[in-house]
Parts: sequence; structure tokens; C-alpha cells
Amino acid sequence: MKGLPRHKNETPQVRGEAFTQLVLEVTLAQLAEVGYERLSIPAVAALAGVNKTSIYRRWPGKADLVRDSLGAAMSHAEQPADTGDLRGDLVGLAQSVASFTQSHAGTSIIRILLAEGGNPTVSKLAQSAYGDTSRHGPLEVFKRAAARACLRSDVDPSLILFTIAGAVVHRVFIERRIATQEFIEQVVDLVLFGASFEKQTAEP
Amino acid sequence: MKGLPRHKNETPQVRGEAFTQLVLEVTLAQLAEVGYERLSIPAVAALAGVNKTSIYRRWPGKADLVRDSLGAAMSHAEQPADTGDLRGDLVGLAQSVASFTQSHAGTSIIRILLAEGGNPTVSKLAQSAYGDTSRHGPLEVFKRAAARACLRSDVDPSLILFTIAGAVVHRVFIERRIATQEFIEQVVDLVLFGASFEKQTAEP
DNA sequence: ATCAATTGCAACTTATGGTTGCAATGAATT
DNA sequence: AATTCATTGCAACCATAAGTTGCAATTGAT
Repeated sequence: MKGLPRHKNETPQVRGEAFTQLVLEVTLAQLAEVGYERLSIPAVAALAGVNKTSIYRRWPGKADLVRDSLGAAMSHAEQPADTGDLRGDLVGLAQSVASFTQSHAGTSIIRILLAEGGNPTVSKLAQSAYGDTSRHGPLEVFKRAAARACLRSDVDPSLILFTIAGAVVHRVFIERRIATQEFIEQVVDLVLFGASFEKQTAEP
Repeated sequence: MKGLPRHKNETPQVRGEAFTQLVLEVTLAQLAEVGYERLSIPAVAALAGVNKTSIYRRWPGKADLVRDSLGAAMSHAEQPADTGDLRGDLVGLAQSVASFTQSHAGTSIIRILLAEGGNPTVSKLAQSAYGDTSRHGPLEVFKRAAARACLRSDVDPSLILFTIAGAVVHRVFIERRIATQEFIEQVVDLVLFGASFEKQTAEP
């Protein structure tokens, strides 16, 4: 049998731009939940209440769909603020790293970077997306700090940034704990003032 | 046609314990190379020059094979040494973290932890394996340091450890660069002495 | 009301993971 | 040396899921 007419129209079809947005949204969520490898277009279609054929018609393959999905998500990136002192700036920076890491887009990108080293296409995109996020604001923060001369000149700024980011990633992905405000401040203080005894306390 | 006798025996069959070891080895390598999701038993069989049926007869499924593979690999873990001072100990610790992170077993375990949060069986094993590695030596290091009173008492030792580990993981998996000796020492110095200006230099 | 574009649908193809029955191998035992 | 028997190899098969195709149905625009 083929195409018997519907009894009554329940809800109108999603099509056009709304269709695209819906699919990209569901893709991002799935990406964060099951990772790139286990992401399947038929599954996305089912979750979006959409037919898989339509998805295949818009995006040639999984990589393209993921690319667009991550690309769209990266538009809504937030920028860390200027709080006046280095510690405040770094805390803000760490917070933005943490919120990114724990967002759908961040989870997906980091997962891809860590797990899908193989696929060059997706890996490249993820790397650039992550790179963008981790280079926009930070530069300013360290420039300001350097101008105020409160940063050791023999320490590479990117090392500071990456160490903080690494601590957050470790916390979220390996320990599987939430990156709380307390944790973030502890990390920043550790990186700023060190763990060794020969220094003053971290309190402002 | 079925079972025409071999012309001449090229190389003898691998069987018994040797078979097991070979398969576990190839599995570990594959695990590190393509990750858990893309790991396929037929592929392992082909790479090992072995028939997939034989693998299926020994291990019920992929998870079991991976479990044994990781389990066998974890036996050869190394312990960081006692160098006398905290910085030396931490460098040694960071080195062991780095070499673990860059080993086949470490790569695989971290990948599983990061990407395969789903599978509870494998995830649990990976977590415990990682936990073991990151808790044996470290405790001693920090006990010694505390005894020598060269460590701030308000800093959580595990935070120090995890921050170092996080930096290494970030370096290896996200930046995709090698964790060189220079990098390791920079991280340790950063965590020990801090990046802020109010303190003395890190030189011994 | 008609038309063109878009989506839905169902059937098909293909690739791959996993299973099964039986032949071949090889090491131990006699 | 011959026999035995657990282990491995092999080929054919099954099941599942990704991806494709042709056509009907829907929707918004003219």
C-alpha cells in the first residue's frame, strides 16, 4: 500500500530553516551525550521527529552535520570580563573555560579532540573551534597583567592558561565532578601563588 | 571447496597462552590508535593474523577483551622515585604521569574515560586503573613534603596532582604535542612557585 | 487552484559485527 | 610412530544498522 491520506493533520511539518536549526540542535545534544562515533543520523532523525532521508539530503555525511552543528554552537561563545586585577581576570577566564567545558558544544568538541584523533576533518574543526575559544579573551587578560607587572616574565602565558584549562578538563572529564566556583578559585590560586611554602598567602 | 591441504606449512599456528598474549597486545595497540568505539574484533583478528572466531571463543564480547587487555597492561606500571626534595619528587611524578598518558594503556584508558562515559563496565575498569596509577606513588610524595614542611598546608595535595595531570592531558590530547622534559618542569615550577610576581624565582 | 520545492515513507542495497558447523592443526599420550 | 583431543582456521550464514532511491504527500507561494 502506498500513501493513504492522513486522517487529520496533527502538527504541521517542520521545514526550511526551522528544520535545519532543529536538526543541528538535536545533533549537538546527541554529540555531547553519546560522542561522535556513536552518533547516528537515523537516531538524530528519530529524536528530532524528522525523517532521516531529509537529513541525508541536506548533509552529505555525519562529519558535515557535526561541523555545522559545532559551528552554529560556537557563535554563542561568551567573553571573560575585565575585573581589574589578575586574580579576578583569571577566575573569570577559568569560569568561562569551565562553562564552555561543561556545555554541550564544549563537551562534544573536547570529546572529539580526545577520542576522535583519527578523523582529520572533524578533528581539525574541533581543534580550531577550541582554539578560537581559548585565544580570544585570554590574550587581553595577560596583556593587562603584564602591563601591571604582576606576572613573572619567565612564565609562558599560554602555559598558565593551558594548565588552568587542563585542571578543569581533568576535573570534569576524568574525575567526573563539577567544576565548582570553589574549585576554580583554588586552581587559580594554586597557579598564581604556588604550593610551596616560601611565599605569602593567596588572600587579597 | 573445503579444506584443501596446505601446500607447505609456512609458519606454525599461534595457540594457547601465546595466542592470548598476541591478541591482547594487538587489542591494546588498536585501542590506543582508534579508540574503543571503532575497535572491532574482526580488525584485531586480521592484524594479529588470527581468525576472528578464535577470539570470539575466548572473549564473549569487546568489553571483556578490552578489560583483559587493559588489565594486563596495568601490571607493568612504574613508580616515581624519591629524589629528596619536593620539586624533584613532583617532576618525577609528572614524568610518570606523562609516560603513562603517552603509553598505549594510558592513551586507551584516558580515551575511554573521556569518550566512553556510557559503558559502565569498561568505564569503571578504566577509572579504577587510572585511579590506582594516580594514587600509589603520589601519597608518599606529599607525605614526605609535608614532613619537610615545604608545602602550604591549605593546599589540597590531590589538587596539585590533578592540576599537573590535567596540564599533561591537555598538552598531549588537546594540543597534541609531546610532553617534553622542559614542559614538565615548567608545569611543576608553575604549580610550585606560582605565576604571580610576589615570590622568589624557581631556580634551585 | 495550481505549481514547485521540500519532506515523508517504504523498500532496497550494502557493509559489518557476530554465529555456526566442520575440517585442519598440533601437542601430548600411549 | 600412531592416536587422541582440545584448539584453531575457514567459509558460509544471520542480524542489524547505515545509507540510497523512487514516489507520494505536504506546504507555502504564485
